[in-house]
Amino acid sequence: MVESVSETARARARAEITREIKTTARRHLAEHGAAALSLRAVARDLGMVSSALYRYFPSRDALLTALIVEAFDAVGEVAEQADRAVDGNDMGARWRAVGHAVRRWALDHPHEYALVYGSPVPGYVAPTDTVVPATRVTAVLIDIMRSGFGETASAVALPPPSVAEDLSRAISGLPPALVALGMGMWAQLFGAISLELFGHLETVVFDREAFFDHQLTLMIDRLG
Amino acid sequence: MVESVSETARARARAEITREIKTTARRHLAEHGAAALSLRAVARDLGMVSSALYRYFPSRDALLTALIVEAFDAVGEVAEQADRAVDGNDMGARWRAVGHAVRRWALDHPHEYALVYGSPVPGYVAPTDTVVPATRVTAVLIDIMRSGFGETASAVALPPPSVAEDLSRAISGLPPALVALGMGMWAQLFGAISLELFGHLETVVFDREAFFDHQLTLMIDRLG
DNA sequence: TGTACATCAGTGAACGCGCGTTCACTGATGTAC
DNA sequence: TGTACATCAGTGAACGCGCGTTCACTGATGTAC
Repeated sequence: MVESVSETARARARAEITREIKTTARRHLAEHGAAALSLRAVARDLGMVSSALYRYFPSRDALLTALIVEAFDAVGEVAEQADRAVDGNDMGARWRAVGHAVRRWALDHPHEYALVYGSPVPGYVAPTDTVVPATRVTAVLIDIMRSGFGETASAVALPPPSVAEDLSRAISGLPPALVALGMGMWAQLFGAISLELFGHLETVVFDREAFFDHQLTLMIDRLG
Repeated sequence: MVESVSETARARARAEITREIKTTARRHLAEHGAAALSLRAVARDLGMVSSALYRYFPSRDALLTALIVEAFDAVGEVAEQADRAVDGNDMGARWRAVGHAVRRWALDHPHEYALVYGSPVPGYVAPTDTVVPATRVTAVLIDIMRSGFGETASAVALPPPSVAEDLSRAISGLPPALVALGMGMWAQLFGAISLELFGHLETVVFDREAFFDHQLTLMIDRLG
C-alpha cells in the first residue's frame, strides 16, 4: 500500500474533522465542565449526527481522554515557555515564572485545570495514554530543582529510608531530600491554585495575584 | 400552638427520616461520587417513591448542600479531636496530628473530600450555608499558628501591603506574615492530600504515609 | 485512462436508560373547641 | 372525652428531557488491475 496523494487527501480531511471535534469538545468542557461533556451536544454543535462521531472516537471516554491529554499538553507548554523566558541559572526566577504561568492558565481554563488536577471524573478511568503528557509540567519543575541544588541540599530535613528509596528510584541525580522538598513546593503550588480556584479564598484574600506571588516567595525562600 | 408530646412525635419521625435520607445519600455519594448522586436512587434505596423526598428536601441541590455541610463537619470534628489528643503547647506535634487526621479522613472518604476540597460539582452553586462549617478545619490550623508564633514571626518574608491588609482583616491578632505562612502550609497540606488522592503520586511514591509524614516535617520546619 | 470493487464518512431511526420535578390524590396524625 | 377540621407524609402517574451506543443504509472517495 503506497502513500499516494489521494490517500492523504481523505486522511487529511479526517485529521481536520478530528481536530474540529476536539476543539468543539474543549469549548463544551470549558463551558459546562467534564461531567457534562456530551457526545450528542458536541455533534449537534458541529452539525453532525451523534452517531457520526463514532467514526472518530470509539466512545465518550476516548474523547475525554483526548481532552485530558491536550490539557496536560497545554499547561506543559505554558510552563515550558515561561521557564524559557527567564534566566536559566536563577532558580527562584524560574520557579516564580512557571508558578505564575500555571496559575494564569488555570484561571483561564478552570474546567481543564479541574479535569487534570481536580477530582477525578465520575465513572471515568484514565488510561495509560495520559501518563506521559502528565509529566510535562513536573519535568520543568524537576529541571529547576536540578539547576542549582548545591547550596540547598544540606539545609533540608532528610526523608526516612523508604521515602528516600522511592524518590531516588523516581528521579535520579538529585538528592532525595531535595526531591522531597521540590514535591512539597509542587504540592504548595498546586494547593494554592486549587484553593483559589475552588473558592476557598473567597471571603479571605482579595488581591489574589499578590497573595499567590507571596506564596511563591515563601516557596522560593526554602531553596536557600 | 403548644409544643405537645404528640407534636414532637411527628417531628421526631420527620427528623429520623431526614437522617435516614442523608445517611443513604452519603452512602451513594461515597460509592458513586457527587455528580452521580440521584434523588431517585436514594429514594429507591429507602423504599420510598422519589417524589416523597420532596417532603424533606426541596431539591437535589438542597440535599447536596446538606451533604457538603456534613462533610465539612466530619472533617472538622476529626481535626479537632486529633488536635485535642496532643500537647497544646507543641505546635509541631499539633500540626502533624491534624495533618495525619485530615489525610486519613480523606483516604477513608475520598468522594466526600472531593466534594468539599476538589473541583466544584457541575451545575451546583454552593449557598452561604456552607461557609461556616467550612471554617472548622481552618479554625484549628489558625489556633495552632496562634499557640506559639513568637519565634517564627521574625524569620519569615513579609507579604506586600495589599496582602497584609487582606490577611489582617481576615484573621486578627496574628502578624500577616505568619498568616501567610500558615496559609502556605495549609496549601501544602491540602495540596499533598489532593495529589495523592487524585492519583498524581501513582507511579512515584509508594510509601505514601511516610512520604506525607515527611511533608508534614517540611511544613513544621518552617515554624522554626 | 477506465472500470470493478473495497473502503470509509455520514445518515437517521431506534433501543433502553435514568433523571428532576410537578401534581392531584389518599389516609394517617395532630389540633381546637 | 369526642368530634370537625387542618396539617402533613407518602403514592403513583406523568411530563419532558438528554444521554451513549448500535445498526442497516447510502453515496462518495480511493485502489487494483
